Amino acid sequence: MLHAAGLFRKKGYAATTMRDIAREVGVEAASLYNHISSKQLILKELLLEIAQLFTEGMEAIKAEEMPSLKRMEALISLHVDITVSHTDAISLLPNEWVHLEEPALKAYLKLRDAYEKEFRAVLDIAIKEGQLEKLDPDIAVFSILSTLRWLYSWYSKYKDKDVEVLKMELIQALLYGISR
Amino acid sequence: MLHAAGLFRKKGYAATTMRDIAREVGVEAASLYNHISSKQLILKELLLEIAQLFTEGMEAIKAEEMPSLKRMEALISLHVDITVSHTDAISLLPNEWVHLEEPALKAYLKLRDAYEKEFRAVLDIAIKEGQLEKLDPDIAVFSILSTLRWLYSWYSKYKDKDVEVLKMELIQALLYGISR
DNA sequence: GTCTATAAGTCGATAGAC
DNA sequence: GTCTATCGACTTATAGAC
Repeated sequence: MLHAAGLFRKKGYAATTMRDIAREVGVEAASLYNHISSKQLILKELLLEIAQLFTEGMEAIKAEEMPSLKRMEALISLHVDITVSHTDAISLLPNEWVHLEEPALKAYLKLRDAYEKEFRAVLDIAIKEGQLEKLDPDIAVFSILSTLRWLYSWYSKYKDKDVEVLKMELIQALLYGISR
Repeated sequence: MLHAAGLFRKKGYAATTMRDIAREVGVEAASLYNHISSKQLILKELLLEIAQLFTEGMEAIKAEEMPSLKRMEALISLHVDITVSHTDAISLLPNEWVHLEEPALKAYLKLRDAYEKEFRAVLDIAIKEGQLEKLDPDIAVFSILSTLRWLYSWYSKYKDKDVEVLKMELIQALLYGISR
C-alpha cells in the first residue's frame, strides 16, 4: 500500500503497473492479488483514507469552541499534520482522483466538496468578523488551499524542518500576512 | 494539439489514448500519424511551448529597468497571461512532465529550474530591499508559486472574470497582502 | 502464502488500399 | 490526406501447481 502510494506519486496511477508495485515489494505481480483484489482498490483506499482524515479533522475543529481565526489556524495545522504523516498519499489528491471509478468517485467527491465548503465557511466568518483583510473570499480561499495542496511537494525537500515551526510560518504567511 | 491538451488535462497523458484524441478530432487513430509522429511528441511540444513562454517572459521582465517589487508584479501578470491564453496546456506543468522521455525531459527541467531560480532571485531582492515582510523566502516563493500554478484550475471556473482585475487581485493577495 | 503460465483485452504505431 | 486491418508489446487479472 505504501509502496503503491510512492509509485502513484512518482509516475501517476495510470502509468504504474502491478508489476512495478510487485518489484517494489519484492514479489511477482500475481502474488499481489493475495493481498489486494485490484489496482483500482489500492487507489480507492489511499484516496478515501486521506479524505476521511480531512473530514474527521474538520469535524473535530468545528466541534471545539474558538474564534474563527483560531479555527483557520487549526485547519492549517490539520493540513500540515496530514501532509507530514501521509506525504505520498496526499500527493494523489490534486490529480489522481480522476482515475477513481464509480461508486468510489462519487464518494470521494462528496467528501472533498463538503470539506471545501466548510473550509470556505470558516474563512467567510473570519472575514465577516473583520479579522481578515477585506479581499475577495474566492481569491483568498483559492490562494490558501493552493499553498496547502502543494505543501507535500515542498515538505519533501525540507523533511528535517520542525513541524511546529512549519505550522507557525504557514499560519503567518497565509493568515497574518493578510490580516490587518 | 489543442484537443490533446484538453484530454491530457482531463485524464492525464498515460490514460489518454491515441484513439481518444482521434475521436475528439473526428478521425480514426491511424489518421493522426499523418499530422504528428507520436503521442510522446505531442506532450513534448505542449510542455516545451509553455516552458518557452515563461522563459521568454522572464527575459523580457529582466531586461526592463524597474523596482524589484514591480518586477514581482510583472511576473504575476505573466503567469496570469499564459494561464488565460493556454489554460489546458499549462495544467500539464505540475504533473505530466514526468512522462517526458529523454532528451526532452532534461530540456524541460533545465528551463523549469532556471525559471524558478530567477523567480526566487527577484523575490530575494525585494525582501532584501525591505519591500516585503521579512518572512522565510523559501515559504514565500513556495506559497506564491503554488497559487500561480493552481490558477488554471481556479480560472476555469471564473472564465468571465476580467483578466486585468484578476491580475490586480492576485498581486494584492500575494504581494501587498504580505507587504509591510 | 508463493510461483509460472496464460487468458483476454488494450496500447502505440505501421502497412497498404483508396 | 483518409481509411481498414493488423502487428507486437504490454496490461490486469486468473488458473492451477507447489
